[in-house]
Amino acid sequence: MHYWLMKSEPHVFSIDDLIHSPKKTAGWEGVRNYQARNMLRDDMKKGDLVFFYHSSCTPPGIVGTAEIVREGYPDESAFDPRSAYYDPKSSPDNPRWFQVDIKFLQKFEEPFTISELRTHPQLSEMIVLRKGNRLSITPVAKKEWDFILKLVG
DNA sequence: GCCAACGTTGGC
DNA sequence: GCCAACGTTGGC
Repeated sequence: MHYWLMKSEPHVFSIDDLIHSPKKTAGWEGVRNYQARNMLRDDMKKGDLVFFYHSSCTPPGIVGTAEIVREGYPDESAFDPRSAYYDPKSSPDNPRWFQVDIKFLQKFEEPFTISELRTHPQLSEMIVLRKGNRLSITPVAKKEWDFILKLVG
């Protein structure tokens, strides 16, 4: 069992969008970064738990949790010329980009903001807090996961 | 809107 | 394979 943090800009796909998706489940499509792709394809397993993070908004922060319900499979948005995520170098025969499906678990009553995350020494190693971090998917340590959930109550 | 950080691209 | 230029991310 592993833990993850996944960033999304809420105007593109928010935790409320996830809640309103069929079966509260959605494909995490559109990742176009190799490091994140490798995690989607190789490391994220069914049953792994996810912090859903809103970025590029006010305030940025963790807004809830979700669960991996389908492991890595080709991201079909890369095959669609009409998609904003289209990548002609990816094909069904040789897919370059992958996605997982996540299912909504809970929404926090209040976002756990990045500024609050930074106030806790127990969370100072979180990758998402590192200066210059731009990865949209990052692993979370179990003790970080437990600590945050305990604070959320 | 700014800008630091970092990934990608492409000429050589 | 180097590296400058460029594009993107994302907090502030």
